[in-house]
Amino acid sequence: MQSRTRPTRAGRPRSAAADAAILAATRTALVELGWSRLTLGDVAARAGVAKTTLYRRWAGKNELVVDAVAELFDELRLPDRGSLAADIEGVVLQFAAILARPEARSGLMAVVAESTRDEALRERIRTSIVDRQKRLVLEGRARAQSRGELPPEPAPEEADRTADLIFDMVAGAVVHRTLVSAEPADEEWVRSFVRVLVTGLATPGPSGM
Amino acid sequence: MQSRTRPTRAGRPRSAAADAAILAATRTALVELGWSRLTLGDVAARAGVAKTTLYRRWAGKNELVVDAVAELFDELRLPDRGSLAADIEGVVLQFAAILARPEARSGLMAVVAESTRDEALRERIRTSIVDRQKRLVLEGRARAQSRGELPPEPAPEEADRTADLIFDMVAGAVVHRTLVSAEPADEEWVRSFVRVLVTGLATPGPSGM
Amino acid sequence: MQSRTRPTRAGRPRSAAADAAILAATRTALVELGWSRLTLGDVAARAGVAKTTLYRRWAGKNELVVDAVAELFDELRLPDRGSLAADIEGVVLQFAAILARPEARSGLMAVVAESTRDEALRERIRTSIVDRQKRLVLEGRARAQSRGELPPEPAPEEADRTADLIFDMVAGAVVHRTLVSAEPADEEWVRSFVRVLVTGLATPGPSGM
Amino acid sequence: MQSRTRPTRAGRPRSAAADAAILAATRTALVELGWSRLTLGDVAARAGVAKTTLYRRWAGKNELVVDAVAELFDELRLPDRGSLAADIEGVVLQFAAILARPEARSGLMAVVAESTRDEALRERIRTSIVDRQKRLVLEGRARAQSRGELPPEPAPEEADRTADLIFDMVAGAVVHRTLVSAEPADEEWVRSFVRVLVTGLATPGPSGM
DNA sequence: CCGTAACCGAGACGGTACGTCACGTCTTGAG
DNA sequence: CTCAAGACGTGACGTACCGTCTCGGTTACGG
Repeated sequence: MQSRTRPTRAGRPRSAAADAAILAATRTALVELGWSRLTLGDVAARAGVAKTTLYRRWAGKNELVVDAVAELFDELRLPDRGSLAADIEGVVLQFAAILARPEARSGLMAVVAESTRDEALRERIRTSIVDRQKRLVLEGRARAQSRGELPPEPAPEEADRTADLIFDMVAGAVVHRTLVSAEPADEEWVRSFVRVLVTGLATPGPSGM
Repeated sequence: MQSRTRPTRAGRPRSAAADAAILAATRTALVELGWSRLTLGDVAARAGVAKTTLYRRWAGKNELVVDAVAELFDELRLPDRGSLAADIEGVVLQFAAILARPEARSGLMAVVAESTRDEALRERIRTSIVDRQKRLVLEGRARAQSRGELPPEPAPEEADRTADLIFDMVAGAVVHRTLVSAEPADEEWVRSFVRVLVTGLATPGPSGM
Repeated sequence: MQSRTRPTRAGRPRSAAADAAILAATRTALVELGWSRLTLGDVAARAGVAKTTLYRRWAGKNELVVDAVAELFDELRLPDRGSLAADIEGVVLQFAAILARPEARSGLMAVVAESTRDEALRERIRTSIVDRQKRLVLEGRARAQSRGELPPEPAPEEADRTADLIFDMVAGAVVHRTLVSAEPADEEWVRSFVRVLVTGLATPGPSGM
Repeated sequence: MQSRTRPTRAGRPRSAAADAAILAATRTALVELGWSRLTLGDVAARAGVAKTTLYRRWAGKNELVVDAVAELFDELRLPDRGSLAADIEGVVLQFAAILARPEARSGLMAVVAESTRDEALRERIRTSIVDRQKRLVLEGRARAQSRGELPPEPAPEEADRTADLIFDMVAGAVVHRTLVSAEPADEEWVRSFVRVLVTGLATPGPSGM
């Protein structure tokens, strides 16, 4: 007996190896060519696959690159370094390291740019990248609360809003520093950033404003 | 007497009106088509200009769109609302309003994406957009210092680093909220953002973490 | 006892119904789409058959269409109308009627065109179509000789050459009129044609040259 | 002042050399590949021309091949050999020689096949090939009449119909012999054919039926 | 009456060519 | 020397069929 959702569809099944080969080829091509010079024909050739096979699985360049890039962010982990500030520093450094890789730099902003005119793509980015990494904020907050560094949540919905805010502040700052200002998010910068994030602009510190 | 760089070159002079028409047509086309569907042939047609005229002035789509988008951010002003937090809120709301316009959304991220592989483009973005708006951070800090909300700078180079950090944090958060998370940066969100920015995560507040 | 070439092969025998369905579907598709838009995938779908089934039986589009078209010409009969001229008129009108059907028009010239570069296909056309219809010339000549309208053959090989010549003249004229000049081979035309064929150009007649 | 029909159209004019190169490349490709394997991309490459240039001038393969093949038939001439039969023999041998060339064999039947479903193509064939060669029939008839071999025309419209008939009979027989029966239209065959055409089936002769 | 070999449908596969689009350059005639 | 117009070579697009293959499953002989 077969599952209702996959009732042993007739015909030759899709090659599982092809998917992996295509996504890997996409990342390699992003490194070598960047977004705008990347062509699906070239990706197919690199993956040893026909162009039609690629189009059977993805609607176009945008969708393919979202999937290829999303995998890069799944390796992010929240280390336990003993304090909220140190934990954030740890994860931000990992994030910065990923954004230093050319396949992420080229691909990420491009699909975000495309998503401004494509609701389905926006949703795909949200599902595959954004929402998936929000776990890091939730984890970090829970850990800080258990340490007594942060108060418990006043209300569930408020907690969600705040988590989203923190995510936008952390991810936004790193992305902007790395891709728009085009300066490295190195250890020194990360330390300064986390100090401001945790204690605020108005709090005097070693390098406070 | 003529400048050495433009010694009254012989032949018909370039039309001054053409430049303005082309940039305006570029923004209109960005609104209607977005970055990826915008073509230089179409821009030329909208501007009532030949393609050759356009290529005589800009090297390509990237450069043209940087110029067309950069003008949008020149209207940003830092209002004097009586406190650091209120001043930031004011300018962030203006920034969010610009990022809500389709010509900015489509164009900005796209040229940033392209700039990851093009040093000259990166420099052009920095010059035309990033550095030009950092004035807002410097202005706001000076005003807050004169009010006594912030301490004076310890050292000039440190001051520069901090200004850059604040710029990345503010611009990054708004851009990420607007374009990546794809949620509106409305008054409520801006208020929450500025509270965290000014007082820090760890400081309890009406909706602190 | 079984033939050596088909020794009751083991396994499931081929479906006899499939062949008929495929040939019928081919003719239907020729009517609707013409030669160049006809695809084997479409024929298979119309016949309710898998593409592999079709390829098991025919090497390709050319062979399939030759078989589908050849059947159309098997309905030709030589009527006995009392004179050589009248007999020819009768069979030519039948031939013209077949060439007026779209499945014949589209298919016949196309396979002839293909056959100019494919010896096997040329042979298949000769066997399935050309040689099979030459019987009409032989029958007509024999009947005319028995009536005394034509002299008996001087020599067998000469007789063959002449039969071939007549076949090319009759079939060629009707095909050219119908498909190249693209004018109907109606009764009036057929009457004029047969008069010239039987009596020659130089013989004066009601509408002689 | 410019002609009304070609008022010195603005912009770069079309290359006259390209047309000739494309038609020549088409014939070469027909010889090497035949109709079905001929691709417009290949023709463009052979002609040293971009595919788009080709599509700017012809709607597709059919139109291109009609033009390429039509030129082949323009070299036909009606020799004056002293009698109607000899004149016809002369021109038929030339026609047979052209149909022996692979570029004519492959191309001619294919476009006729396509024309069965395309009125515009049918018209193009008629204009470029059929009507253009009917001149040979008119010329031959006039010459035979001036020699007294044929009577003068009874009526103009009747004369047209007869000329069409003769054209279909001559061209049809040669085409059918050459391409369908796939036998050479050599001198012996041509002599037999012209005898039957001029004197008719029923007239006894050295190899009459 | 059971195994097995060839059949069947479905559909994914690597290819090839399609006809279109935009690119950035070049070639006109006019100003 | 610039301008509008538009043809040019180039290269990628996304689609359509090709003919092959791989599945799970069926059918009828022959042991």
